[in-house]
Amino acid sequence: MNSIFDYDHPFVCTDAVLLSISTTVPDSYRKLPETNLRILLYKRDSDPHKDKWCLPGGFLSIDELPENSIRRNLLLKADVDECWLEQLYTFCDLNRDSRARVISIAYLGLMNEAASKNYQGNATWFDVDAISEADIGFDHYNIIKTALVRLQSKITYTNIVFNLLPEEFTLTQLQNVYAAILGKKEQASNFRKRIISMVQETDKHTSNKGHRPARLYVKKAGLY
Amino acid sequence: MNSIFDYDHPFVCTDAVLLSISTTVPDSYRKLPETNLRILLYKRDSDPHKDKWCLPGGFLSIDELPENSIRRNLLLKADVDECWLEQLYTFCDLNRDSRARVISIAYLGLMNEAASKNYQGNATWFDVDAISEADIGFDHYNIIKTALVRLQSKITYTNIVFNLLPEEFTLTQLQNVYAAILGKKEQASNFRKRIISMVQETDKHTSNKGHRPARLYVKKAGLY
DNA sequence: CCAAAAGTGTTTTCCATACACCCATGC
DNA sequence: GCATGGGTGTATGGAAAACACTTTTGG
Repeated sequence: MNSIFDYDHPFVCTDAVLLSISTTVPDSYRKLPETNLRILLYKRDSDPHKDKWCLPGGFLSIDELPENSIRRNLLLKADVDECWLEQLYTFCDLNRDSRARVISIAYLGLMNEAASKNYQGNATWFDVDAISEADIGFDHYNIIKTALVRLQSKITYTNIVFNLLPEEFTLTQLQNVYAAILGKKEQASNFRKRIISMVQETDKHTSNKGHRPARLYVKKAGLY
Repeated sequence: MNSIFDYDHPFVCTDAVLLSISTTVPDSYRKLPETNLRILLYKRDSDPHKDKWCLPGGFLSIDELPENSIRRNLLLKADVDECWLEQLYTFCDLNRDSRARVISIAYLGLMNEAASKNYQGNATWFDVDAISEADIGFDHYNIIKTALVRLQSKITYTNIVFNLLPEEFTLTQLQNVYAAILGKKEQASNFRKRIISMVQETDKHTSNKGHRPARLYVKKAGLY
């Protein structure tokens, strides 16, 4: 007897939109580094979409959880061994992949810049403002846009920003991360009042910065 | 040469958490009907989980979009031919289905009570407050809970409530739908002030209700 | 001194909530 | 009359936004 299990069925892959913060060396000893949002992309070395930049990911094994698949691929392809992950959306268009019907369970990932190794392979970090649709393979440009919109909305009602920051950070650093994601900067005094309940102050301060030292904070324990 | 396409890979199915409003006949000519949230469930007629209530859905064909798969199954199993659908989450636990590795792309669906036919098959509407985990097959109870939480948060910042209402409705009807979903009722005067920008008044009113007629409104055009 | 960032305080505007009240209908 | 829902207005408290200002550092 024929069962549904005898028929051809779609392949399943996972893809990660892994984001972190990049800080560029300032042109004056007084200035703080510029804060930008960047994404990890992987250059394909075979067809289809050879030499295009794509999201790290791969096919989902029959006995593997998608999150584990993502972590396995991030470690393999970009030497990333720790990040925060959350399911983003499942992309299912019929012609996503010319080889076969492949649906992709996409994840949004966030990590701290410092944890990002200088991996000498096909994986590179790009400023999200710098990438253009033409250079991106498959429907991954669309996935990236979906992830950025999701991130913009999620940082307004959750704690996930802290996944982009080191353990200890200044309020200006924190505000710059918000600004990099949302594309606009609120007044510092208002930002502080709003955010202060989400952080815990320490006794430490920055130094040697050419301006007044800033107090370091850590994230306050609580729900996401 | 062996390719990834030669290996066994997970099966993919779709499941719909289709919700609508039920109104029960009041015990007094003065009262309005009670407003409850209900869900469409389907009684399985074969193993596994024979005789358990499950979400309508089915396996995703190789050339089919998940949303079309949902609509096809809703029509087939419950004679539902129109509803609003949005992807909810993709459930991937390893032992969701004893027959094989099956991942499920779950959708949240909303429809107007009036469009719900009285289908005489294995599909029935249940009040969401009345269902218990023991009667639900697979991991569908978990999917339902996820859907209800999502709905609660989405009605606070989108327009999706209107998918649960007829074209024309009173503000009290609208408020009762919010109350049924959120589990608590705000003061009517405050609700009106908050909601008024989302609706467009008509010249029509209710009548024969044992109390003052209520103005009918329609949803205002705009973004979801 | 001064550029840059760190940090504080005050005012204004807006919105959610609470409260108090009147109106219209069918029986 | 009266039970029920329809509908309006005002007061209050707190958060967000706008604005103005002082402090601290390294060169």
